[in-house]
Amino acid sequence: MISNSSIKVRIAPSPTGFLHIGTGQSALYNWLFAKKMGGKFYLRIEDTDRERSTKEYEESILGALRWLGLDWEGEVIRQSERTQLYRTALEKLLSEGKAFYCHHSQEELEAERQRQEFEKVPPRHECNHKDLPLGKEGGGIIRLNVGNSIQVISFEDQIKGHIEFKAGLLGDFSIARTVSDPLYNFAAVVDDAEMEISHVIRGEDHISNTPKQILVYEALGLPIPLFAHLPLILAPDRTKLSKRHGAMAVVDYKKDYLPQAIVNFLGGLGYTFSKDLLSREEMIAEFDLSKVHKSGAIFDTKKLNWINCQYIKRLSPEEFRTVSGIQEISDSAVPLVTERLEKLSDAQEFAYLWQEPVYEKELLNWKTSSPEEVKNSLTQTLAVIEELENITDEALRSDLDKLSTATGNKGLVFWPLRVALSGKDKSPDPVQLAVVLGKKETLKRVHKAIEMF
RNA sequence: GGCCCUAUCGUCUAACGGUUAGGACGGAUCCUUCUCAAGGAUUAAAUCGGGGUUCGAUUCCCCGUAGGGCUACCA
Repeated sequence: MISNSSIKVRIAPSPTGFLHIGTGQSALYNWLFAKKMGGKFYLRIEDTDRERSTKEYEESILGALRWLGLDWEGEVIRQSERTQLYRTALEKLLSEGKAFYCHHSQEELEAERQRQEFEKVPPRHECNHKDLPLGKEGGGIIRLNVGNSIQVISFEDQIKGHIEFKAGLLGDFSIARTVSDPLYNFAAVVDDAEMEISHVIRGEDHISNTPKQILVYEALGLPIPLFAHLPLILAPDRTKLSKRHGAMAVVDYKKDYLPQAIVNFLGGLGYTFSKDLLSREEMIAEFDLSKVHKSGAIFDTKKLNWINCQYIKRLSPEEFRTVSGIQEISDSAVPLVTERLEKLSDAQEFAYLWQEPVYEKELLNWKTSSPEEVKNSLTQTLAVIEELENITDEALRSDLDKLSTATGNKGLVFWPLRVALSGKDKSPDPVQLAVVLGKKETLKRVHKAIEMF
C-alpha cells in the first residue's frame, strides 16, 4: 500500500450517547478510505457541549470502535482540551470584524423565526447592531458576519457531486457562546484545519452545515478540505434511524453479533462490494469513495442475521467459546450449535449439550404411538447403545436403522431418543447428539427417560 | 413554510445510451427427512409519472410526484 501522508480523515462523534450505528458506518468508510489511500484515520471527541457529554459515553464509543476493529491513529483528540485554539481563532475574527457579538435575546430570536415561517421566507437571523462594542456581560453569542451576501457557496461533494447554496440565506449564524465556548460549526472547522483533515467524510445530515463551515474556513483564511456526504441509514419506515426503532447503538449488537458481520453489513449498506462476505482487507482493496451510494438504505435485520449466520458457522470451537462465553461446550458439539445459530445469545438454547436437560414426560411420545411403545423403543435403544464399545455415528446410525426397520417406524426410534438427549422437540440429529455426549452420558439420559414411565 | 439531497423487485443493489433488466437477503414450491438447521433444485417479484434529446432512454435534460435531511446559544 502506498503511503500518502496528505490524506487525513477523522470520525468525530460526540459523547452524548452511545456510538450510533450510522456513526459506526461513517467511521468504517473513513477508515476504509484512509487504509485504501495509505492515509491516516483520526478519532476526535466533540465534547463542546459540556452539559450532555460524559466520560462514560466516551469510553463506550472507544470500546465500540475497537470492537469493530476500526483502529485510529495516535491519541484521541478532545475538543474540551483545545479551548485555546478556538479562542485564538475567535478573537481574530472578532478583531477583524468578521464576527460580532449579537445582542438579541432568545425571545426576540424565537419571535423572528416564527414570523419568518409565517411569512414563508427563509429562516435566518441578520443582526442590525454589529458595531456595538462587545460587552462580555451584556453581549450575547458570537455570530459570523454573513449579512445579505449574494455569494454562492458551492463544493464538489465526492459522493453526491456538485452542491451549491446561497450564502445570503444563511444569515449571521452563531459560531460560539463565548470566546472560550465554541459551537459545533466553528469548532469542527478549526479542528479539521488544525488537524489538516483532507477529506471530511460524514453523514448527509451535515450537508446543510457545509456552507456555514466553508464560510468559516474563508473567514479564517484556511484551506477548505474535500467533502463527502454519506447517505443515511434508514429505519424500515424510511425515516432516520432513532431510538424508537429499537437498537441503534453499536454496543447493542455486541451480545448477538460478530463484529465482522456488523462491518460487512454496514459496509454493504452503502457500497457494492464484489460479494456479501469479505474480510476487512478485501473491503479495503475494493473501496472507492466515489462509488459510495447516493441514496439511503434501510437497515435490514434479516440480511444482517444472515451475514451473522455465515460467520458464526465459520467459527472454530475455540473462537466460539470466546465469543459466546460458553466454556463448557466440547469441540465436537460446537458445529452442532453454530450451524443453527442466528444470534450468539441463542446458544443457551443448546444448553443440553453441556448440562442435563429438564423436560416434560409427554414430550417423549411420538405421534400416535402409545407410551408402552415409546418406553419399549427406548429400552431397545438402550440395549443397542450398551452393546457398542463406544458411540460412533456410523455404528449407532446403522443399529438404529435396523431397529427402525424392525418396527417399521423410524420416528418411534429417533424421536424419543432425541427428547431423552436434548429435552427439546427441535434439535440436531439424535445420533449426532449421542456421539457428542459420549456413551456414558447418553446411557444416563436414556435411563432417565425410561424411568419416567 | 424555506434550503438541500434522493428515486430499479418487499429489502440491499447490478446493468460503455442497445440485456430475455442480472445478483444477494427475504418469500413460495419441491427434494432430503425422526424434529430443527443446513444443503440442492425451481419460482414469483422492479426501472415513480409526464415531457423532451436520440434510430434507440433504467441510463442524459426539464417539470411534476414521493420520500428523506437540515432549518438551536446540540453535534
